Amino acid sequence: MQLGKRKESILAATVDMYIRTGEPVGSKTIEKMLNNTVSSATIRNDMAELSAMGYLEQPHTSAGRIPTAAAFRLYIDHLMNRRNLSEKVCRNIDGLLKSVADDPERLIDEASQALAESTGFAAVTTTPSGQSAEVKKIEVIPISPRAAVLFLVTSCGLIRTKVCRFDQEIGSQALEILAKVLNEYFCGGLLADIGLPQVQSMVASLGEYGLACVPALTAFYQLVQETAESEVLLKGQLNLLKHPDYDPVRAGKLIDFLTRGETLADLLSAIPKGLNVVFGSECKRPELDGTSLIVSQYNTGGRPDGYIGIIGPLRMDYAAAIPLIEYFATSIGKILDEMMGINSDGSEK
Amino acid sequence: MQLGKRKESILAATVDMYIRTGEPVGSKTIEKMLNNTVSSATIRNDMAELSAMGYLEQPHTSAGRIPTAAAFRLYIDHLMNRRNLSEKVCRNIDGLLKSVADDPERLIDEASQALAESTGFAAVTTTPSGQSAEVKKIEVIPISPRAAVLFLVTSCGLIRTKVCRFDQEIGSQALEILAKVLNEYFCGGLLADIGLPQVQSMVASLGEYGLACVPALTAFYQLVQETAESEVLLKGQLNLLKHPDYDPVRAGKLIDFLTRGETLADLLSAIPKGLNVVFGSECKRPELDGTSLIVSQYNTGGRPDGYIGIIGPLRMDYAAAIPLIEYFATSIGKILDEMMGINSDGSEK
DNA sequence: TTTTAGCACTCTTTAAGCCCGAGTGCTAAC
DNA sequence: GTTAGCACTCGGGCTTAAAGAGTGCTAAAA
Repeated sequence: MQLGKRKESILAATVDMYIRTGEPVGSKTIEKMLNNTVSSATIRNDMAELSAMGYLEQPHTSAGRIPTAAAFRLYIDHLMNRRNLSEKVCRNIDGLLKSVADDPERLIDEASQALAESTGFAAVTTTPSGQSAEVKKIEVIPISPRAAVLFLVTSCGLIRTKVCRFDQEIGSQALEILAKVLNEYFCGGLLADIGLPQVQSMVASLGEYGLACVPALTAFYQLVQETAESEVLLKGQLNLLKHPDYDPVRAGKLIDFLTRGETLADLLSAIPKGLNVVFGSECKRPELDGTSLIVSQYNTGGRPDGYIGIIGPLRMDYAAAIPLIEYFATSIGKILDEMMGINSDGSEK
Repeated sequence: MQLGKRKESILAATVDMYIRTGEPVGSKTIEKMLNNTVSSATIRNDMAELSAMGYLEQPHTSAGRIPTAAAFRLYIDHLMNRRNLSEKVCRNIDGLLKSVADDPERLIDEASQALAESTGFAAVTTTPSGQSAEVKKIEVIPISPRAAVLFLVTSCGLIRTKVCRFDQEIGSQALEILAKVLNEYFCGGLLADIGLPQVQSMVASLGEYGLACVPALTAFYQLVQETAESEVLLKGQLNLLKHPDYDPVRAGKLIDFLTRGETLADLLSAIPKGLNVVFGSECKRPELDGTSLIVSQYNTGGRPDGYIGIIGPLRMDYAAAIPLIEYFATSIGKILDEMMGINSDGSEK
């Protein structure tokens, strides 16, 4: 569907202005934006056609026009001028991310926070999925006669611990054997490959200590599950409240919806690789109507892993936000890869 | 300052009703609440006097009356009827807390969440201060030729880890010695007693490994600091938005204020032991005007430790909330004590 | 055929005016 | 000291009027 040069500039100008002000845009405003190269009457005619084509709509007869979701889509895909990040911004981001480059979870956390702050919207991220990570090291550390801590490190640098209590006193010898056997069986293997049957089979391998170690094996299995689960992180929800596009009630409903992590996770999992803009109106969720999700996957080891993006009203500054998110996504990917490199062979870069 | 029986019941009824509806209360309403034992005219006279005494105020001439902060103070201290917790509620709380009784941080986290949910306000808590905790166990676990994880367990069951990177490859022997020496020096001692000088002096004690271990010692010191710091936790901020007493702008400002953890920590630190109700108007913070803080310290080992409480508008159901918070505080104290007991000698209860 | 100027028309927003009701304070009687 | 009665006050809600912004259409110009 071709629009013609002039209609395109009119549509682009309309979207630009609407993004800036949030109010219906009239023909006179556009006339000024195009430096009076065409008269408002011509623009009115074109706008009428754009309305008929489904790109613009009027809240009421005597108001200006508002871009539809279709207009935003076209704007994002073809019409807008991406504003590339300034040197300074890039350096700030690099500095921030480098400073937390030893803990994958903190990395994501800080990136999320920074994204929320710099865009003024809510940021959504997921931690690297443990699925593709390998078990790097398991330790069992006694902390009292009847309790021990299980300790797990993955190839991507994730460190997790879990307390495990025993029914009766357990000797340090049993725990040593347990650690040894667990490492022998699972080290170097994928986290995702550790299932209940594998763990259960350990009881036999532990010989005389098998029965006493059952609580530890249960805890180990739970720990693996917890570690493999990728977590959804939401930051800056409160920013949404400050936005004039959301009245408090809608913002509240939206935040409620986002806070239920599973639903958000579902939403993300349906998103293809690379950078995507998803409009709420395209999902079936009524709470998401009028909101938009700009999200990109970050890669680790050349494969798509987690997500990072922002959630806000349809009317966001896409031209600035999209390059920003892309930069975050590639930076995170790079840093995670470096971390994995360091962790696996100790060589820097 | 004596009020007399009747004025007291009138004031109590006014506060009760205002808490329930949030609207100015008129003399006829009070008449009904007192079962027509006195006429509305008499009540009007008394209310006029209560206004003169500073307990009630009128938004405008032709409206009912609203209790002042002084009235709330009197209500909380003398007038209200505490509503004790039902058996069922107690059991629910006990069940919830027991289920997370192996991790002090999760315990506080869950308690906070539950308190926020059941009151419908924001809950504020602080984790047990590591200050009074002892070092229970230190481990150093190599995870790559150039990196290791420091692992710290305290007497109150807190488990913390920190990654430490070395400039050059470090042998497992050096790490073993490091762990041994750290344990010898610090195990059983108070976390609060570990200062920079103590850690620095370790370089000498490590002999030939001293220099290589400097990054680990730095990380250890940081880890101790992080562990000793008691953290402020805020849950259910969004509940405040839903409350009709807060317009969105004020709620936003309040939440912003609360989210800056330090200021909240300052506020808490000025609170005496036991249960307290602090009115925002009593602090100098303009953001807190019209809000109230019900908070109690919980004890561990017989001494006041952290805080748990709720933040909401002046108009809260104190009669229900106060017993609830007290119950949470004593339960948390008990469970933390038990945890410390289990962790130190392995005996249950 | 396309663009532009002009104008009547539509529809929201804002302000002003008005009435209604809730609640008070006062007075006089009990 | 308590109560009934009544005039008075003041905010909330409703209606009406005016102002303003923007459109769509028509007819003329390019």
